[in-house]
Amino acid sequence: MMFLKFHSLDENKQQRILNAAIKVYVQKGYDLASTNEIVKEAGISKGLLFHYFQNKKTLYLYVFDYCMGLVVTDFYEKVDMQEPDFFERMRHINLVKMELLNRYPDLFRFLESAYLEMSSEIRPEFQERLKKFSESNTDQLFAHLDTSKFKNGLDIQKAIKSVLWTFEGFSAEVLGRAKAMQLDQPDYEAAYKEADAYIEMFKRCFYK
Amino acid sequence: MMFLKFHSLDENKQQRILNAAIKVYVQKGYDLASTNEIVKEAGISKGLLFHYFQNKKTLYLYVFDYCMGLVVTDFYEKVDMQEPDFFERMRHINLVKMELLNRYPDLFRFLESAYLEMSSEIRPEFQERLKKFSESNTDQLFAHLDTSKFKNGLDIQKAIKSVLWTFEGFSAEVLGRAKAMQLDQPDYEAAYKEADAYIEMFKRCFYK
Amino acid sequence: MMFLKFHSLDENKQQRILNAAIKVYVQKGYDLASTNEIVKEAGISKGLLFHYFQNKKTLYLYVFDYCMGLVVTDFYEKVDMQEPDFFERMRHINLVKMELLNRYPDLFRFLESAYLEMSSEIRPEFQERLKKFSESNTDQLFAHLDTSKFKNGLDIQKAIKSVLWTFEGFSAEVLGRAKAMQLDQPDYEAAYKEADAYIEMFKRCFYK
Amino acid sequence: MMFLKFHSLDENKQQRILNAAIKVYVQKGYDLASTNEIVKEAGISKGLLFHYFQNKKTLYLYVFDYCMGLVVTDFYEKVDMQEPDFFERMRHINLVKMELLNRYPDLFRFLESAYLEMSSEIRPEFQERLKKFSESNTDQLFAHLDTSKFKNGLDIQKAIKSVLWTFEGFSAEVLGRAKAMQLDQPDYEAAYKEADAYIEMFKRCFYK
DNA sequence: AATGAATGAGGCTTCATTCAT
DNA sequence: CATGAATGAAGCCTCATTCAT
Repeated sequence: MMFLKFHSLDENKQQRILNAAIKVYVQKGYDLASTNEIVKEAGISKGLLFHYFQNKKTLYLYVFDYCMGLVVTDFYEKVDMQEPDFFERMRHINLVKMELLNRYPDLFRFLESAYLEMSSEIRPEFQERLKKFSESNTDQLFAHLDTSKFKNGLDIQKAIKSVLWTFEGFSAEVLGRAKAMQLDQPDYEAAYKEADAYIEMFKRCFYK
Repeated sequence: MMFLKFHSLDENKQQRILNAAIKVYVQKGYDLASTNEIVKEAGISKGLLFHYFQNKKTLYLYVFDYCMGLVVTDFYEKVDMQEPDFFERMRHINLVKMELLNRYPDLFRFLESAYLEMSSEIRPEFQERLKKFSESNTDQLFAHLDTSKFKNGLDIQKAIKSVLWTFEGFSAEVLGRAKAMQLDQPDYEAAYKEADAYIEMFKRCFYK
Repeated sequence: MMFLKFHSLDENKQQRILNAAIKVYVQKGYDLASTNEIVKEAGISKGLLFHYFQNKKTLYLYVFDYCMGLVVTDFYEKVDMQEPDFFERMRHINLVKMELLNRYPDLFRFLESAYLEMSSEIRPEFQERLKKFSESNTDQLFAHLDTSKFKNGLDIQKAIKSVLWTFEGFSAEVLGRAKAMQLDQPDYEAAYKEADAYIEMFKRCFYK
Repeated sequence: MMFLKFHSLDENKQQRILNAAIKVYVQKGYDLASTNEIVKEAGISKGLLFHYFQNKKTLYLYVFDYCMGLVVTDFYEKVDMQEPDFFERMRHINLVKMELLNRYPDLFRFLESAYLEMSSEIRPEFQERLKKFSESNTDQLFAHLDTSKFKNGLDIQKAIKSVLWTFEGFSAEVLGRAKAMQLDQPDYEAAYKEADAYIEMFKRCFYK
């Protein structure tokens, strides 16, 4: 479609451009990320960037799709969708997440920052992509569960949401603590253990 | 201190300026919010804005403090800090929140957007304010609870955090649904009832 | 004429305004001196300044005339115009200068800075004043000299000019040295002695 | 280093930009010289100026170095440093100066105005350059002189300084007279002759 | 007389984007 | 393909000056 030109480019240079864009977007956010800085970081000329990408927005969205693609592919490959027990699956998802965070720290950082991106220039087009993704996400990720173990009369949708939101909050807390301690990355090992404690708690409380 | 000039201004005009700033900041986020747009919206000259506020950052922080001040004052006035039962207190907090959301929809929207503000220009000074606030917030809001009703052996800190994160997530969901349905405001009545269902669930599961 | 309003003002306040203006003009130079800073320093309102002085330029020129007036009056009062010997008169002038520098350090600093003022807004009107003054200055200051002691055939105008320029250069050197050593004021005592050495040299060389 | 971009530019356009900057800086001084005026004069866009020069200050300093470079190179190439007689060397220096003034009238005007530049934004970085230059200047220019011809017991440092200050003053006088007569340039021929008369006077008085 | 709110032009600088080479 | 010179709108902010009170 639109990015044929870019894809037919020397793979090495493709990477340089993508990494440069990721780095700068993560550091500055969409608005303050200047194409100047990106091309300098990538070691290419100003003109070339706009030869491959119509404009700044297109580049951002492309980078987003690229990161999402990589991460999601890996993610779904690794998550065991056969596991019928919700908490076991949750535990597994946490594990895979940690692995991916370790493996693609930059991509994740970018996706994370993209998720918080406020720029009104990017938001509309962006929200769409996120919604489409997160729908399939939650639905697929937690389909075909064995709900029989939950306490009788419990609203299982609500219970699951609580757990998911708890882990969202917990992730933010972990990242926040790491930032507060000036660490480049959180201690994922420890985080995983703490996450497990939450799982055990929920299991004890939500299951019969 | 510094804002005497502004405070001694015609109350009507103060409001016009604050509302204009809130509106533009919410719409665009800090970086993209242009002072040009703010003054146009407020119907004042460029110079006047900087007569009252040293610079864009100062204005933002002032608006934040203003909103926070109003909301927080009202909030703590209304929350019953004597209630020893965690879930009753939570329920009460939810109620008060809904009332405030109804009363100050714009201020809340601003505070919410401020909470997500990534701009590196604003973050440092901002984080400080947030930390100071959120410390007193969570600490005071949930001090002197009767923890004896929780299941034995439960990590009460974790339990409370789960509940808080759940309501954070739930709030976001409610706002998101409203936005998706193009409503100007969520149906707070309904939301309050749904929140209550979450509380009942947690009560049943976390209490003895 | 124009400054009647100002002159009929409480003497104390007049001084406050003048001193404030002098201070700020010396610190910043004409262009960067902001009327804001001046009124703050003087403790008066913005409007009042422009009530008394049409505009910034008028104020500057008024301050200049004020300083020049004070200094010049004192200067001519003290210089002994009867002394017929050029070098004795020169020596005396140096002495009086030092006294005045000690007495009116701020006024002098202002006059000095005014002399170097480049601002194209001020220059034209200013140059005029300077020329008018320096003509009468040099002429009057060195009228009625006993020129018979100079070496025969010497161009006395040139000789005198050399001496004057030498002392101009020497003054600049003294000020420069003081600034380089971070002193607030030069050591006028020492400077006077060194100036005397120059006089002796010239006397020996230019006189018969 | 930093100005490669500018140097690799069409020589013609380089000149247009430099001349425009020189012209405006001379006319207005640093602070009042507006980049707007410079680009209009140079016939380029606002953006381009900042494409080549980080900011206004950098441009000024570049222009200064450019002028200084040109003038100084030419100057030292032409001054005969072998001449052991102080006054002969002085005479030669005057001659070379006049030639340069004729050849680079604008550059000189700029350097002269730069020397008086008071702007606190420019001064610090600037003083450094001047000191470095003037040290080598006076020292080198008057090294290896035959001092045996001076009158016995004369403080030769003082004598030389007098002569230098005299010529500083004389230069200012010449420029001032030209400006007063609305000439674009002084009559250098006449000035050179008058300078010679000063030299003869000093020679007669300071030498044995 | 005195205040200080209000103005708006103008200052420097950044930046996405285009285009001739 | 690739470059980087060139553009000009837009951003934040300052400042002398005016004017209603």
